[in-house]
Amino acid sequence: MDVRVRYAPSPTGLQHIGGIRTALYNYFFARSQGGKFILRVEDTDRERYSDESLEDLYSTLDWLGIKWDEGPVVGGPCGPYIQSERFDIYKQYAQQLVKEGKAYYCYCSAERLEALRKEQTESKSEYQGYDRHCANLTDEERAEYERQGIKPVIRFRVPTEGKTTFHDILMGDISRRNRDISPDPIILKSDGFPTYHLANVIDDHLMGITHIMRAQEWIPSGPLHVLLYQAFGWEIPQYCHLPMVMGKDRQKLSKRHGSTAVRDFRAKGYLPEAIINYVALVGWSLDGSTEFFTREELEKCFTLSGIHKSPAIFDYKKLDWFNGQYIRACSDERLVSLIVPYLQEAGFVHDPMTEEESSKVAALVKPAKERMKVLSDIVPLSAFIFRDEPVTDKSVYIAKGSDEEKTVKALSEGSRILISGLKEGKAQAQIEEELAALSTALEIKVNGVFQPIRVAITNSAVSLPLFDSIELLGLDEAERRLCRGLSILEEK
RNA sequence: GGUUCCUUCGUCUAAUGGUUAGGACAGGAGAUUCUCAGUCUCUAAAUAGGGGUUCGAUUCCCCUAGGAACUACCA
Repeated sequence: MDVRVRYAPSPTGLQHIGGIRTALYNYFFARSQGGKFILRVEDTDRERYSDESLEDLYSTLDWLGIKWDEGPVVGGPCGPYIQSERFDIYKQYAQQLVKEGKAYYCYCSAERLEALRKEQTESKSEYQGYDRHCANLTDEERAEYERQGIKPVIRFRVPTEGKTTFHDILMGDISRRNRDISPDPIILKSDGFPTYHLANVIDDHLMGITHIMRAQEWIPSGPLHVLLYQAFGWEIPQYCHLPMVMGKDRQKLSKRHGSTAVRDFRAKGYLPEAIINYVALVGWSLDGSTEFFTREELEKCFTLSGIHKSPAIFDYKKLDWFNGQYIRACSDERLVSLIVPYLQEAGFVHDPMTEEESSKVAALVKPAKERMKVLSDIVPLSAFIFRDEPVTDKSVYIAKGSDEEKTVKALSEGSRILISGLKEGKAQAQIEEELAALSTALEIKVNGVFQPIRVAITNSAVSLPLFDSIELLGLDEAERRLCRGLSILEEK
């Protein structure tokens, strides 16, 4: 049987790490099995729905390079793939269950349910949930409610006896006594829209889904879904509940742990390949030692058996490390194209760049490459080239082990060696040697000479290497800044 | 509270009856270099606890403890 899996998010928020991990696992599993990956939009909650979320879904998957075989935009034989466009299907199936006595209309008000819930929690009653008030209404009672214009919901009759078991590929058999399943959950809301449980079961069946891979938070509703499949007389798909992604505090990963929206990671300058690589490894491993995977490799080697059972904490630091690795693996050309938007946003270069700017950026990439964890790091790293905010605090110029007097000498003499050396076209190594000799003469460390020079030129104690910086700045500008640095130091 | 699931270094994980319990990130130390990075080397760090089964348990079983998820006209 051909594998058919789906990612079925609800467009009620931005795509986050947890969601995208589920998408990735489904996608990789489908590809590795030569099956189909289907995207379905579960937009049955029209109160929380937003267009922005839907756009974010498409753009995020697109950015990650995840292509769906069937779904919105691309279509497919089981469409439509947006649940709000399948309104009538759900209604029809829900009514079928009512007709067969497997579901019933309920006219209870939100107020009554609220009061019921409150009473149950206050009395610490063991019994939680709906009291099946409308389970056995007579035709007369129903007619009366209808006359009052009350819009009913449809509730699914859950057996009170027996237990329901389903098999999970990872977890094994999971069973629950039927009396512990939420009593008679709503499957069709009063606005005519289905709830998740109904729509999900119907669509998974109609779309021929063979494996349901979703987060472990769905385990508790597994038995209910099985009951629904049985009520319809449908074959139950295979279940594979994925471990949750947690924050540092071991709670479900959420905004308070930092950025979780993929869009935010993208904006900060994380590369899609780093996100894919790291996220794939949160809850899955191939062999415990391979750590670099391209999307294409994962499409081949992903296995269900490599998925871990226990929840995993999302480690931002390790993501940073992966991102740094991928940045360093970028070609200079690609890195330039990735960096330019950040420079433009900072107002450092024009859009489009002038010729001078683009040659500067091309030169910038080399020394900056190994200093970046995220693309946005390029802004502080390159600010000295495009802006000039001199350091006026003298102590910044003075290296450890040196003092003000020696620093003044180092800067004035060092500048002379440097500038004349460069003008004469001396080799970098030669100039370095002369600067080192100066430091020996002054009885300070080599950095005692380099530091004031670098601070004067790059306006920072932490910067790109000196000779790269001068090249980026131009010799004239470098000379100007050196003079100014000296005058700052000599000021009383 | 009830139900269900989970438990190897701080973190992600490997090892499914026999290993000095391996790798990676983070941490520490060192080397390199003009700072910062990067790179390289070294280092510390774990089988939650208690019972079984077995010649032998990280691995199988039970109990305890801890954690998580769910318990909506949200998904």
